[in-house]
Amino acid sequence: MAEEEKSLNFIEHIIEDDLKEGFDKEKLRFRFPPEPNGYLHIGHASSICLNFGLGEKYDAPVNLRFDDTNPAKEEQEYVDAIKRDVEWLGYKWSEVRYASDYFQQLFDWAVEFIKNGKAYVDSQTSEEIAAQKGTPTTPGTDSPYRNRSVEENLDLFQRMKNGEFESGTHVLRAKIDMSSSNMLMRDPIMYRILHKAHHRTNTDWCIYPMYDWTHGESDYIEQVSHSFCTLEFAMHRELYNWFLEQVSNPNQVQPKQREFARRNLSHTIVSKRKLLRLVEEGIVNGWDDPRMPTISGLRRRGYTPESIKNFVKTIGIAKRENLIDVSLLEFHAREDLNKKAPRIMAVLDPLKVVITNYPENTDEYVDSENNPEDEVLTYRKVPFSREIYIEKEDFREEANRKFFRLKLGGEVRLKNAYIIKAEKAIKDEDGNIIEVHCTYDPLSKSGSGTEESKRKVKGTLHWVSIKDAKEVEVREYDRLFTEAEPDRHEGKDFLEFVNPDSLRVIKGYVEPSVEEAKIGDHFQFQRIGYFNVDPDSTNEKLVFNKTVGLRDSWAKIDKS
RNA sequence: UGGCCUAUGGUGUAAUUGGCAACACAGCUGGUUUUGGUCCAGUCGUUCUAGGUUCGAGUCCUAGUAGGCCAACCA
Repeated sequence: MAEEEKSLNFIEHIIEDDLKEGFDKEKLRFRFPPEPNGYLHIGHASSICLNFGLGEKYDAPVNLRFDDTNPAKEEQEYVDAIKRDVEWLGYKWSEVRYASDYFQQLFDWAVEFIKNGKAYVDSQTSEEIAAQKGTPTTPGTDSPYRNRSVEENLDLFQRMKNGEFESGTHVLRAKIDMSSSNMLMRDPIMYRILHKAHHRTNTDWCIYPMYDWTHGESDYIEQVSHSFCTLEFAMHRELYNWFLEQVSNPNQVQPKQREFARRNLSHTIVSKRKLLRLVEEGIVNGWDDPRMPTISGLRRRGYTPESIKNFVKTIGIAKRENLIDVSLLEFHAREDLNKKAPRIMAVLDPLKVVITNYPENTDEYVDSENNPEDEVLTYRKVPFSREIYIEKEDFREEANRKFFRLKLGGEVRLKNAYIIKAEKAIKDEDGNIIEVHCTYDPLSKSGSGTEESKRKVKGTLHWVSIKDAKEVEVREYDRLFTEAEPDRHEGKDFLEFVNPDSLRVIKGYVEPSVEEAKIGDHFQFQRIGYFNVDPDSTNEKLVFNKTVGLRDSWAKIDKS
């Protein structure tokens, strides 16, 4: 297999440079570090593909590490969902780790900090500490507790751990520099008291380490060589390195943090906090609602792992601001599904057609290709009959030459079946067309080899035999937000831009072969789009999600 | 009145590290087609600005400009 990819992203350049400078390839090690406080979304897919992709490229281990230092927000449900999503994308982690695995080690190191005068217990309120922190343009001031004795600090810290104090009464702070231009270096908090059960350590601890104190040390413990995170952590790097210097042994790998820009997708949001609001406020039906940009939502919508991975590969990784149009994601869904999804016929907005010269009671089946993209074509039998449904929009009483579909006096081919001619439109008392009478050419049957079957007619329509069709529920989705960047309108809440018409539930009529469909199966409804079977389906009624429509160049012509 | 980061077609990302600006998507023109799908061909650029170094600058230097991030006992 010849791989042509030669251009590297800036992260790969960093690794290549390190290798060139003598870093041992065998020591390359990565990690994907989600906080289990929500479901993974399309933005995380970039990080997952980056880290696990690097693991595959360099044959290096990649840990799945849960950053579980805040029991107030984290839950086992999220741990399970995250594992499921990473596996579904097709990646294998070396080990599952938890930051909470390191609580004891972190505590022991913190005690060393105190003994070395690198940390102290501050007994002020969070407001007081915030006030002393200064601002980005003015330096902070020292806490009155900054110079407590080692003995007092040790005693206090131990009693914090023992649960002798109320939440919020004391914190352990690193003693660094209150006048640093980097606010994070102004004596950052290492521990806070939180009397809250943790999803893994239960009530073993009532002090919990903060992110900055935990993350880099976890990387170090796991001997992660390259630790990638998003741009907003760039300022944390100085602190990451400072903490590392205090504990690290020079013979060990010194993890290197580097930052990349988060990917922003148009017409949606990629923020767990905001996604949680959509779920909690009932705007969507859960984290896996097919309108959600979560991995589980996309899966339910009908996206394949390959389509997501190809999308991520295409958008790449860099450091600049970006807004990726959601249509690119849709392109990758079509690209993958075009190869994989079997074609079937379904009518979603039915108009009855009666073929007046077709015999009343016959059982005729026509051969239909399952997928014209397959190298070896396979076929199935589809029942044809005197009364069929076509799409309402495929018939007009009158139309110009650009309209390739059925019009009075005009001919079209019924896909895989016969050429028909529209003779008469039947209307109700309000003038709505409720039925079209046609005649067919019995010699024009597809594949029969006759002269008539080879005739070229401009339009080809999909159809279903009314007596054989299966009624199904079809859920059509539109973008969840009406604005490209719903969370970037100053002074406005992103929920103001929720698209009220993002879900449309309709009835559809599908050829009988769908009876064998299983949950998750993908199909192309010919001339319409890609659909998959939703888990809400029952034995009585199948439910389909519209993943994405086919490209529709007619829609553009018709509009002009 | 600070610090850190970024700037390449409509969008996203490249450019063998100083050597003809490329790829994908979108758009537009055509062609093929029993899916107005797929596929194929063509088309679409003052590399943020101004100076400078150089035979040669997207790449290096200087000065601007624009945008993002930084003051949670969140991650």
